[in-house]
Amino acid sequence: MKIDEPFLRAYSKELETDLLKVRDEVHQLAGMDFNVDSPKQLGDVLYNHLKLPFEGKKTSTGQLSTNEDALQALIKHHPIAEKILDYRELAKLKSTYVDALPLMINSKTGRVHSTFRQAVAATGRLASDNPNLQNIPIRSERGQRVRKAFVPRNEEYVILSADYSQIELRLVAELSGDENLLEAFEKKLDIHTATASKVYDVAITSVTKDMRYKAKSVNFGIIYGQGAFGLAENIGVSRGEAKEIIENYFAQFPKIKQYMNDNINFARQNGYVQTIKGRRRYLKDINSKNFTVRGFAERNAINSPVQGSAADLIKLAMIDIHREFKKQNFKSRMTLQVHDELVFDAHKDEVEIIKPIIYEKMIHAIKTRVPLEAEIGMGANWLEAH
DNA sequence: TCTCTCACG
DNA sequence: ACGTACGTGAGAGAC
Repeated sequence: MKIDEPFLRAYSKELETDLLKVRDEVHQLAGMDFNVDSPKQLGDVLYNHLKLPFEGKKTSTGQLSTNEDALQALIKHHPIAEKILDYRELAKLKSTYVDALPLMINSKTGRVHSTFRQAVAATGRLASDNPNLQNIPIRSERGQRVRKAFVPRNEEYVILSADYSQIELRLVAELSGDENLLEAFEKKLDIHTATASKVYDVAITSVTKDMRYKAKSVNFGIIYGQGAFGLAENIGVSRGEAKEIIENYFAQFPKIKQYMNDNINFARQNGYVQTIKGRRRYLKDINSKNFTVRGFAERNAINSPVQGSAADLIKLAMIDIHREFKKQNFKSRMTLQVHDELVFDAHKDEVEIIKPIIYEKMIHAIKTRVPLEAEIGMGANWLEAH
């Protein structure tokens, strides 16, 4: 990937100024100087020096956590919490991306060359390292400015990005065969609204924002094998309400429940689960007598076939796209894969030719009953291509 | 080298 | 009473 180095160097200076200012404000509010980058020192300042109430969870080693959840809980008690969150965002962006990426530009090619590792992730996903280009910021406004630094090779090219829509949930529909979920995708409904309509037993048009928000969380949680405790935590409702939501969900989508149980039972019998293309993940703890250990294995039994099948799908699409690009001798290149997204350094003259090729190869990589969908965008950088 | 935290899907 | 949503990689601090 070509990186706009001057752009990042300028951004770094800006972040440096902001960082010094925010660090100073944190010290002022604490009434003492300390290393804000040290979770240990920070915990000491917050919970011993300032005596703020600790509501977070302790870390695995018993240290008082200062992570985002813990700091969020402190906002109502002390203005220092927001400042620290601000500091953390700036520090992360600067050290991990804005300062690090320019150092990794290859002097011969003028680009960064990530490695895509094929035999690391237990589910069959790819992993990217040195640098990791699968975790470039996008969610926050300051983070989006990092994405802008990912640019085409020259003026004759644009960045083209193609991503699958709701790929994991579509694969849950495919693998479970659940009629209600399949129907929602066949009708091209907004999937979270459709889920809310079923769970709350109201018309699609009567689904409120709150209902959709909660249904969205359930849809994500399902893929991970989440329980009532996790859902309650996530959407801020009682465990009773969360339990009810989940029960309604499974009543409406009975084959999803069945599919999840089938996977757990298959794992207990065979010691592994598998994806749509037969990739296995062995789960040695599936019959453990330890509740916690077994619970982890059971959630893996639910999640791995879904996450891994999505990985199978996009890999096959990548092979098909690469073959076609070779065959037609395109100048355009496939440069990144981010789990459900493919990024291209696309020649402007080829854009309209390769768009339908990419789309067709992506949605037809595997024959499925559920319709697959992909969205394609382009622009002068990776942010604009979304 | 481990721990904690946090960036992404 | 326990712990509680999956998969990664990387930077800074602590040891």
